[in-house]
Amino acid sequence: MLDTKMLRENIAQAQWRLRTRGDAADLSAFKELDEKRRELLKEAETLKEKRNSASVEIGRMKKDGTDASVEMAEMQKVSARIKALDELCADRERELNALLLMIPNLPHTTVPVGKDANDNVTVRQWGTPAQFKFAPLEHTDIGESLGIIDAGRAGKLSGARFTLLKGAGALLERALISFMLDLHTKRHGYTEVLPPFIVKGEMLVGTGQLPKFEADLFKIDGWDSYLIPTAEVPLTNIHRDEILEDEALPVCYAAYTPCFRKEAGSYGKDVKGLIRQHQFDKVELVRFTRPESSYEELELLTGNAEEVLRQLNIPYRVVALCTGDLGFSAAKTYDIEVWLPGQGRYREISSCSNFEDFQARRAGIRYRPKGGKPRFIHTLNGSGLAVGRTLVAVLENFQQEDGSVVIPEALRPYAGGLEKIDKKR
RNA sequence: GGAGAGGUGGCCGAGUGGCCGAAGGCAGCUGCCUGCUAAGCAGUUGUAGGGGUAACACUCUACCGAGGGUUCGAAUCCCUCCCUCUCCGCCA
Repeated sequence: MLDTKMLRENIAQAQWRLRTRGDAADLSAFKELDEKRRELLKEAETLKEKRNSASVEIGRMKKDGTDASVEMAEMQKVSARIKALDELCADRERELNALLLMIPNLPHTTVPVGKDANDNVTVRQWGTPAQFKFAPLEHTDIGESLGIIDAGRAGKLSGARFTLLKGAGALLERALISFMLDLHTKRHGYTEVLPPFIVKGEMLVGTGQLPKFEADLFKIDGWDSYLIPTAEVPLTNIHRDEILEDEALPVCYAAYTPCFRKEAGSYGKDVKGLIRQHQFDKVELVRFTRPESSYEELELLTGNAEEVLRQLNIPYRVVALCTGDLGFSAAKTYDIEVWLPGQGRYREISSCSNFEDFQARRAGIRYRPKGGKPRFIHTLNGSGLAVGRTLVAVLENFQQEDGSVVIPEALRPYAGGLEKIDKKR
C-alpha cells in the first residue's frame, strides 16, 4: 500500500511512475475520496469536541442539582449528527482503502523502464553452459527413464500439474532442501523457520496477493484461509502489527515450505515436467531492514540465492526486471535464471525483491529507530531457491551420455553419499 | 466436541457510568545525589488520524480483544464474535 501523505503531495509523479508499470490505476479517484473523507472527519471531530465539553458540563450541573434537560436534548441531536458523519466517513475510508489495496507499488528509480519481459536487463552472468557431445535431454525424459519422476501416477492421484518423485528423485529433492537451508542458516546468517502452510486471508492482504490475485490461490472451503502460495506470506507476516527494535535489524528468516498455486491463466504453458506445478517446494529468504539499507540488502539477498547455484556449479544469469514486468508489491526485482541444457535456455529459478514499505504498511510492521518514533520497515524476499526447478537444473546439467546423472559434490553429503543416479535395468 | 475462567499501556496490575489515556508497581529515559556493588530523590515515558508549522511547538479526535447497541456521557451496562488458559473427551 502506498503512503497517502506521499500520494497527496506527489500525485502527478506517482501517477507517471504507475504508468511505467503499465498499470491503469487512476489516482484522481483517490484524490477525490481522500478530500471528501478529510472534510467529513473534520466536521465530525469538531462536533465530538463540542459534545465532550458539554458532557462534562452536564455532569457538573447534575451534581449541583441544576436542570440539564435542555443541554441533554441539544446533545442528543449533536450525537445523532456525529453518528451520521462517522458512518459517511467510514464509508469513504473503506472505499479509499479498497482503492489503495488495488494500487501496485511504485518502481524504484534504478528499475529499467520497459514494457514486458523483453525489456529486462541482464546484469551479470556466472558459469559457462557445458558443451554436450550428445543431444541433452529434458528433465522429463531423464526423470522418466531413471524412474525417479512419475508424472502419470501423479496425474492419477491429483490431476495435471502435480508430480510424484520416487527413489533417488525424492531423495534429491530432500537433499536440496537441507543443503539450501544449511547454506543460508550456517553461512548467510538466516534463522530457520517452519511456518504453517495455511494462513488467514488478511496475511495475504499484508504481502499483496490479496485482494487482487484471489484467482491464483487455493482457498480452504468454509474457512477464510488459504494454502500458502509462497513462504513469503507467513514469513513476512510473522512480525505483523509489531514494532521491532533497531538493534535487532536486519531480521532474516529462511524457510522451506511447499507452495500452492492455481496457475490460473497459464494454460498451455510448461504443461509437462516440474517447471510449473500446483504444488512445489521452495526455500524462501526474507529480510526485514532499515529503509536506508534496503537496497544494499537486496544485493546481499540476491547474492545469497546465487550462492546456491555457485555451490552446485550450475550456470545462471541475473536479470533486473523492467517496470512493466515487476510484480504487484515489488519496487525492484532481480530474477535469477538458471541454464537448462535440455531446453537450451535460461529459466527463472529465483525472484529477489525489495518491497520497501509497501508490505510493511499493509501488515503494520514497524521498527523503532534509536530514540525516535516508529517507522515502517522495509521488507525483502527471494527464493533461495525454487527446489523443483533446481532439481530440473541438476538433472539437465549433470546428465551423462549413458543416461545417468552425476550428483554435484556439494549435494552428496545430503544425499547419503550418493554420487550418481544410474538407469535401472 | 463438552464444562469453566479470563482478555486493560513494553510487562505486572487496579479500576462497574462523568473528575480515566486510564491508580500503583516494574522496566525505560532525563536531571540530581552518592566514590562501593542490579542503592536513593525528583521529573518524564503509548499509538494512530485530523488541524497547524519550513520543521518543531501546539491543538483536537480516536484507541482498555473485535464489532454493534443503550446513554447527554462507557474501560465500566447490554448483544454478537474472536482469542487465551484450565478440566474432560478425541487424536499425530
